[in-house]
Amino acid sequence: MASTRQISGPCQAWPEDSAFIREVLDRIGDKWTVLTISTLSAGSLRYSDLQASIPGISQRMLTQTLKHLERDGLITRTAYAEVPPRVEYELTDLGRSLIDAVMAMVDWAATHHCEIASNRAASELTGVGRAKAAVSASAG
Amino acid sequence: MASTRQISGPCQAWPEDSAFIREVLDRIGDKWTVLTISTLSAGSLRYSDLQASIPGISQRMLTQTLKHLERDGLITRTAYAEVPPRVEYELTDLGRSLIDAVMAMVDWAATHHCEIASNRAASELTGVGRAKAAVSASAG
DNA sequence: CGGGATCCTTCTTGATACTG
DNA sequence: CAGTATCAAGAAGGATCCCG
Repeated sequence: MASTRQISGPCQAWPEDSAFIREVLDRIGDKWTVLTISTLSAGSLRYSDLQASIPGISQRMLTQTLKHLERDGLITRTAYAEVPPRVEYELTDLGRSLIDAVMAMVDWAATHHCEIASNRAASELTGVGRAKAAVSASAG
Repeated sequence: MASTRQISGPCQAWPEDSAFIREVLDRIGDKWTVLTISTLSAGSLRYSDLQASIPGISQRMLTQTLKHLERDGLITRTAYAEVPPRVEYELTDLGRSLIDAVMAMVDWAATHHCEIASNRAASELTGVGRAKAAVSASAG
């Protein structure tokens, strides 16, 4: 089962390989998509459960993220027309397949975030990659 | 030498697991970081080579991305004080280790971008994940 | 050639208020 | 409970000018 879609169309080749990298990055690179997916990896959740599980997200962003994910077929939305309205969100097979790739990234972050942190701290001292920090405050 | 750094500090546990996910996403989630890294995966390149290899990037963004990557220790910058100024950028071991994780994502994108595209197209017809109004023309 | 500084426009995001 | 609609602030990105 799962992705029984047969790739029979002309959709396998890309003119520019950088094109679909940007494509996927635009999808999962926004602030809340990855967190939403990883939160839903445990199982289906309701709107309010998601909002509680992702501290700091606003209902606007949650709704938007959910819609985008649903539109792309990464999650399903099930609304129960009960007296207390209830809507449940769940990952599709496609969505679950993304977890794998995301976890590789998460794993990398878990392994190397210390190095990055210390590298950045060292750069502050040597002034290596300093963009324009400590310059002033009248930039904008 | 490489990454002979021994993880001996207290930097392995995180208060919130969502914290460092956002951390790494903020790092590689911006528009050009991943493309820059993947471009540099072939070997060291000069500033102008990078700009040519990443169509659409401005010198502002290239410089900024390069600085951030250097600051985090993912790339190295080598300036040659020659008559025609030349600067070469190269991935560090840390940077190369990221390629692996990135490739998992790229691989996922390559495998499923067709599904996503058709799912999105189908949603347009049924009006599933429609954000706001029939924008139709400016959806992407 | 490489890049710093600045201006300006667009996109993103969060807060708020209202609806079903 | 589960959204929708609108507004304002801020960040991101691009274009341009200038310098070493």
